[in-house]
Amino acid sequence: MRILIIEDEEKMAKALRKGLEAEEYSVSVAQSGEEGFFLASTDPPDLVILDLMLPQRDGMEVLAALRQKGVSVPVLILTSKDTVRDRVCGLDAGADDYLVKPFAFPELVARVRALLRRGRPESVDTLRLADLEMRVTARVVSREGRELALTAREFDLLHYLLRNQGRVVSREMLARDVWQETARYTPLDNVIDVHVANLRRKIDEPFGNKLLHTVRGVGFVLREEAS
Amino acid sequence: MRILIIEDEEKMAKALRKGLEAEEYSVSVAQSGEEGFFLASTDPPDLVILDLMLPQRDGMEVLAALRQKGVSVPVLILTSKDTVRDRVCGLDAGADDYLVKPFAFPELVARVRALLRRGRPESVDTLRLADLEMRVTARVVSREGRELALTAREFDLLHYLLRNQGRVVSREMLARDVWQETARYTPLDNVIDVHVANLRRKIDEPFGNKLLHTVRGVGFVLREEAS
DNA sequence: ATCTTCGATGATTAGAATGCGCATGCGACT
DNA sequence: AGTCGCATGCGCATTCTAATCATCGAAGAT
Repeated sequence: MRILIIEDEEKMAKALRKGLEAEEYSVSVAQSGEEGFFLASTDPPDLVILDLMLPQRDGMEVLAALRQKGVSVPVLILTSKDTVRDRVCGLDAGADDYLVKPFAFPELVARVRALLRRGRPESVDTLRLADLEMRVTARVVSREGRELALTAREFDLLHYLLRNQGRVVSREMLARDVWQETARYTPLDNVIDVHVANLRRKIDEPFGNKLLHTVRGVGFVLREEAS
Repeated sequence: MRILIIEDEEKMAKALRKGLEAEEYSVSVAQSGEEGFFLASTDPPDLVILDLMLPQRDGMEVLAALRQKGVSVPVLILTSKDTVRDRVCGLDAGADDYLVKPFAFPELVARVRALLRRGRPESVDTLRLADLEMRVTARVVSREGRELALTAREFDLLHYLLRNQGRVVSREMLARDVWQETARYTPLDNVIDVHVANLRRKIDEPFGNKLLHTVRGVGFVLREEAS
C-alpha cells in the first residue's frame, strides 16, 4: 500500500515516514504543494496525507485541484488548524478524514487503516478460496471460472462457510446464523447435513480437490488442504 | 440517503435526527444495540451512526457482529469514550470514522457528507446494459436502438435496477426505494411482481437474450449473462 | 501390536410439504 | 384509455422430513 505525505516541515515528514514504514507501508514525501499535486495526479498512491500550510501552493488548493481533475484517492488532512470551521472546510473540499496536530500516532495509523480498508470495496464483496469465488451482492458463485447454480439456502450456507474459512463451524452455529433458529435445533433434525451434502455435490464433487470437509463430532470446515 | 442512528439516550437521538433531517437525510433511530444490529443487517442504510454505550448489546459488539456478517455499510462512531485506545479500537473494529462527544454539529455533518460521498459513484445521465440504454433526464429507454414506451412506474423500476445492475435487489428494497412504502409491504402483496412482469414484457420478451432475471428466494437482478 | 466388533456419527436418498413466483382479472383512479 | 393496486389460484423449485446406508473410531480380545 502506497502512501504519499505532502508536508513541508522536515521533522514531521520524517517522523511520519518512519512510523508508517514500520507499519509496512510504502511511503513517499512531497515537500511542497506543487510537488504533491504533481505526484498525486500523475501516479495516484492509495492514500494521501496532506498538511494544509504549505509553500507555493496551499493544501486546500492542492486538494481542490486534485478533485477537480477527477483524482479520487482518499485524502487525510493532518494539520494544526483546529477550528470547527477549518474541519468542515477541509472535509467539504473532498477530504476523507481530518486529524488535528498534535495527534497520537496510533490514532493516525488506525485512521489510515480505516481509509485504506474502504479503498478496496470489491475485496469485501467477493470471497475466495482456491479457485472457488463468490461475488456476494451479485449472488454468483463460480469455480474454475464456471458459474454454479445454487439455491438461496445453499448460497447462504456457503457464504457463512466462506466468511469463516479455516474455522470449524458447528451445527449449532449454522442453525443459529444461517437458519436463524434460535434454540430448537435437535440432533434428530438433519436438515443441515442434507444441505451440506447438496452443496458438496455442486461445489466439490465435479472438481478435483475437495474444499468442504467434515470434522467428526464437531462440524464442518471450508479449507484447501485435506485434513 | 438513509442514516441509521443507534443511540439509547433519547435526547441525543432526537437532536441528531432533527439536525440530520434538516440536511435532507432520511433518518431512523434504534434505541438498543440489539435493535440496531437487526435493522442494520436486515436492511442496511447508507450510513450508521453508532453510540458505544448501549443497553443489551455494546456498540463495539454490534459493529463487530455487522462486519462479521459481511455488512459493509459505513459506520461513524459517536461516543464520549475519548482515549486514544478507544479510538484505535473502534476504528480497527471496522468503523470508518470516530467522533468524540461533545462535538460540533457542523463537523458531524461534514464527516457524514464525506462518508456518504465515498459510497456514491458520480451521477451519469445515461445508463447502459448490453444494448439496453436509458437516458435519465429525458426519460427515454431504448433497446437495439428502438425506443420503448414505459409507464412512470416501469421507468422508475428499471432506473433503480440499472443503477444497481449486477446486484440482486430484494422486494423490500424495491418497496422502499421505488414505491416509498416504508413499512406496509406484505408478501401477499404482489404489486412488485406484476410490474416486474410488465417490465419484462417490454424490455426482454421482444428480444433475444434476457436481462432481467429472478433470484428465487431473494429478489431480482439486471445483468447480461444468463445464470 | 494387530485385528475384530460394535455403537455412534455422518451421508444419502426419496418423497412430502412448503412457499415462492407468475399469470390473470377486476376495480379504482387519473 | 391507460395505468396502477390488489386478490386469487396454480405450478413447481426448494426445503424439510424421515428412513436407510456408510463410515469412523474406540474398546476388547487374541
